[in-house]
Amino acid sequence: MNEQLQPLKKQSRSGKAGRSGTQDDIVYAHIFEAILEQRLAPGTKLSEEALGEIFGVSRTIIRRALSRLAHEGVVLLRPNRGAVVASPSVEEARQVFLARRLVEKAITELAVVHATADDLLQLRKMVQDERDSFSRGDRGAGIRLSGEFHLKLAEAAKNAPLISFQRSLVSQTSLIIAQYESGNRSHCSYDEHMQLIDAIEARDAAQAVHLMMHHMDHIDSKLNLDEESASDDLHAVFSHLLQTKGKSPRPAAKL
Amino acid sequence: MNEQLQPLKKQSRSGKAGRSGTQDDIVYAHIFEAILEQRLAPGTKLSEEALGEIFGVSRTIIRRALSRLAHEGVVLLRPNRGAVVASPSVEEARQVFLARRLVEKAITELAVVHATADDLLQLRKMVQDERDSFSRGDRGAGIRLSGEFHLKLAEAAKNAPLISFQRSLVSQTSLIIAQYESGNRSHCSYDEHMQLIDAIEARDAAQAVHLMMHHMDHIDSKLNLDEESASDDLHAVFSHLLQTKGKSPRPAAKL
DNA sequence: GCAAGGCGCATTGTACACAAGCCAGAGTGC
DNA sequence: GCACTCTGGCTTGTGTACAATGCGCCTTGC
Repeated sequence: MNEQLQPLKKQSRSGKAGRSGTQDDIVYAHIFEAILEQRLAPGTKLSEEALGEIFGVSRTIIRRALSRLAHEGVVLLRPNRGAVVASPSVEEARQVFLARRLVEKAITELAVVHATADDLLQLRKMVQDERDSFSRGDRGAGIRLSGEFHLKLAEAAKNAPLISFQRSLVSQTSLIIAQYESGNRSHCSYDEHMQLIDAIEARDAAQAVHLMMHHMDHIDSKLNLDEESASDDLHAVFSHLLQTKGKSPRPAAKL
Repeated sequence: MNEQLQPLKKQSRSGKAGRSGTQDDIVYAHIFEAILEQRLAPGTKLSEEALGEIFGVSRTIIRRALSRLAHEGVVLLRPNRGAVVASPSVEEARQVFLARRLVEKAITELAVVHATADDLLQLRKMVQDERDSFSRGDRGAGIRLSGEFHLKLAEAAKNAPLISFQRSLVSQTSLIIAQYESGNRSHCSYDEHMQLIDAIEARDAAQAVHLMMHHMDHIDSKLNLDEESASDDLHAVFSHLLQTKGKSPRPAAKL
């Protein structure tokens, strides 16, 4: 109960996923990271008071951070009933991926035109970081950095509305990956990211888009969206019991 | 100072642009509408306390509404310095329009596949309303309804992320139109909207997309994005003075 | 007369106290 | 024994007080 973070002033400046300095940015970043790293499972209730104690700030700050997370779709805000970590359904996941395809295609085309040398340099650096995370076996950081790569790519496209949309899509994608990714953890391969940068640097739009679409295919295929791992639709979960009554319930179904 | 609205409980349910019932929705809708109808000019300061008095609510509610408006890009939130009505630059306007083209294309293609009979019915009804507003000469309502048409179209496309992005884009577009539209006020012609619905109903994707792109061209061409009507770049504003010094300043330049 | 510095006011940022709304559990009636 | 109701506690929603920050005006020196 009494475990509380440090005074929390500018603790995460340039640390972890933190933005600049204000308190809600810090809270936002920490919660977001916890969700990505699955320390907060989908469906988990996010009590305002509890979070306030943990971070050593008042509910006002927490509330703003939650509102922001809700805007990006990684948290569900239910009026009068508090916030929970979003648990996107298969249908929602499909919609996010469809939207991402559209946006990534546009971003790639724009990046080929507008990316500066500095953009490309930063992109390469991010892929390095990503590779390092995976070799360290830090899955959460890997997912996050992979997302930040795509976000940085959007920035290279130099279109503010697309950047903000991409931010939301990447957040949701990360959550979906964390929730649905099947066993093999070799996702979002940094090789593909590197090739993509090469194509952009060569200003080869067709090739870049081709690579990006291929990349999206890979991400898609790594998820098992066909069979939901855990559903809140009781009928769906127990559908196998409805016909052959005799079957015994699964012994260790992790709900 | 003392002019205040009615108790404001559920006053705008089904009225004007109001959503369901909560207070911040009402405040949000009213401010948004005021911006669209240019009763609030770009750059106007939106004081929390003043708005609170006007709407008869505390700053808490106002703050949420402003935050939401800021998320949609029609209000600019400057830390420690309050909120102002956004005044998109020409460059920002171009970016919004570019993004909209991309999204409208995708939405149209999806709507051709997914629009239900009921969707089409509602769309037709909205075009009717739009036409009525214009014949009444209600410019603000016209812009708003025209935007709502495009938003409804996004809903017909059945993709949640795209809907939310479209909402933001439409809001910003409306603001841009209000700010930049040149004299002739025959914008966003409902004829084009009607034809678009026909093409969608006929499930003719190519034709629908063609019409939509044409529609976007029309909107673009009605704006004079080349010469900014009012700029905050002093060098740009007074560039004509920099060469021929003798010129006298304009007598009644409204800054 | 003009520029720089300091002070006071106004406005936003944060925390907290109170009100309102859900949810769970105990109790009761059928 | 089951279901329904009522109540108590807990969580969120809202208003408000206080702190901090930024801005404009005034003074003062040159």
